[in-house]
Amino acid sequence: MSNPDPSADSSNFALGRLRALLDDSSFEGEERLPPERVLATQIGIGRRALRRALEVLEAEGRIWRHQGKGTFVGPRPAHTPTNLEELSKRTHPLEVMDVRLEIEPALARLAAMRATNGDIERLLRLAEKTASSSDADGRELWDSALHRTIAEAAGNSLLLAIFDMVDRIRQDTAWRLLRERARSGDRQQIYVEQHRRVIAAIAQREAHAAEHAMREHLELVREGLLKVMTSPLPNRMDGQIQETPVTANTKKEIRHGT
Amino acid sequence: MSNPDPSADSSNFALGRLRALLDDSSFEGEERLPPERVLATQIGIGRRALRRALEVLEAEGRIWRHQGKGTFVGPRPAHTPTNLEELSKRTHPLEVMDVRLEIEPALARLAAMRATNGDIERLLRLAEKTASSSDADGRELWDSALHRTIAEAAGNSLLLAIFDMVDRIRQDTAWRLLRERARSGDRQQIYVEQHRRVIAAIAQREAHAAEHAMREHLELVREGLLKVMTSPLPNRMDGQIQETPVTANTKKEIRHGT
DNA sequence: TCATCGAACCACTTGCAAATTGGTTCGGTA
DNA sequence: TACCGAACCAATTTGCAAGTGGTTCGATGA
Repeated sequence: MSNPDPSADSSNFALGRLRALLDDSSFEGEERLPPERVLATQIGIGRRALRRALEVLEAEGRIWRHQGKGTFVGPRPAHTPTNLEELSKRTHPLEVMDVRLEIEPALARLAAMRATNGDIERLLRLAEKTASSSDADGRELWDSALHRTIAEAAGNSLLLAIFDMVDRIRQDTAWRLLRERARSGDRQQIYVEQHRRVIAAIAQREAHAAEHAMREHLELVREGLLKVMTSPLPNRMDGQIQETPVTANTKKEIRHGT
Repeated sequence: MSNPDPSADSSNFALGRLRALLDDSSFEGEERLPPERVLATQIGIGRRALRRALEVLEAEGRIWRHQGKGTFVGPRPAHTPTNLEELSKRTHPLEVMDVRLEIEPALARLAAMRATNGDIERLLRLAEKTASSSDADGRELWDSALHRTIAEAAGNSLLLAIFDMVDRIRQDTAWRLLRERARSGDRQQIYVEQHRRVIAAIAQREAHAAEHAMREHLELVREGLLKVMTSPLPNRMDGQIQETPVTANTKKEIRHGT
């Protein structure tokens, strides 16, 4: 499995040396390898040669490295990104929409069941504001506030936290252009009407209708996003988005159970 | 609303001084007030007197303070807890179950549609392990791994991140006792059978069946949790949990457009 | 000509100490 | 009794140094 071409090793004996080290019990329990500079002098080769060998081992999945941290034996840990920047970098806009399609209809249903009268008043006021707002930025703000208020009205703090997390990713700068184009033109009127329907259903405590209306709304938003993304203009963005996830993944593969 | 007893202000003129400062345009755009020590000397009073005045203003909601950060004008920001500790502290176990009931059936459905053959193999292996495990800790581990593998198989990194977030809160130490009691006894066999059904549906690409089976499973888990929580023993936990959730919601208010 | 090396620099991460800030206690003073 | 000043505590932020992998460059030598 590991070495179909032994000549590769013989030409570069650092690799063989390292394989021996890894197989050796000396690094059995050790997770972390010495720094490259140290390891290089220990083996008696240059750092560059050592790094070439390490690249092979990393590609094989026997070690993993991270700038600033070190080199470690074993498969790369699962690494669920916990900070938002990383998450938004490696999350595709469509993924976000899929998640919204799972979460927000449920939020609307819960809101219909548990919203307070104060919540409903706020929703009604927000709906007016959203409709009357003229510029794109204004719409964006009011729209965001509206969806968040529904999330609050659902009365589950954990779901609210999840909504906020998704929303912060959605608002990430990388997709601002996309969103702008997605909500351009006559769609805006439809969105307003759909919002109205969702809020009316919540106000009348019709849980199922609220869920359905919200899903319908988000499906339209998703469709608009899809249309914009496949259109010719924003190629630059396409590249930007589909490039970034690769950087860390040239070697990649999720390394969970394997 | 603010000042039913004017003598309070006259006896402590720092309060009036501060009110003037806040109403003054000098702090119109300013969020942050000077440090207490500076502000005290500026006004010409002692720090303790200043702090009493600040306490009043904070109670009125005109300012908010945070140790190590400073004193700020305006209502305390919404504060969606972003770190896990805080979230688990103020999240009720039933809230977590409600969220799982929203998320995981969707994950199961997506997994049925998008799981790779490798995913399915892993699931089948995990199901065996879960069934064969005898002690409670072992079951807990395998169960967790099983649910996470399903989440991975769904193929949406953002949903996976959300699942991980919820799962970490679920695993928080505070509820370990509860969970242990909840999965005691004969329920365990039913859980195993339900897991088997979910996995079978995923393996046969029956999205709807997978979603339904997962929901059924989680509803039973929820019921078990409910039964345990209403039983007499863990009263101490009840108090601890039901205190917290109020704090964040007393003022709420979104800070987007306004 | 090519591979290798050593050195220097860049980018990221960690850890720690200092500074800043609100929170609290204490004794002195009018 | 009320206030003040000082000192200390605790939480947070900031800045810096060290250590690490990632990269580039010129020198060396086969």
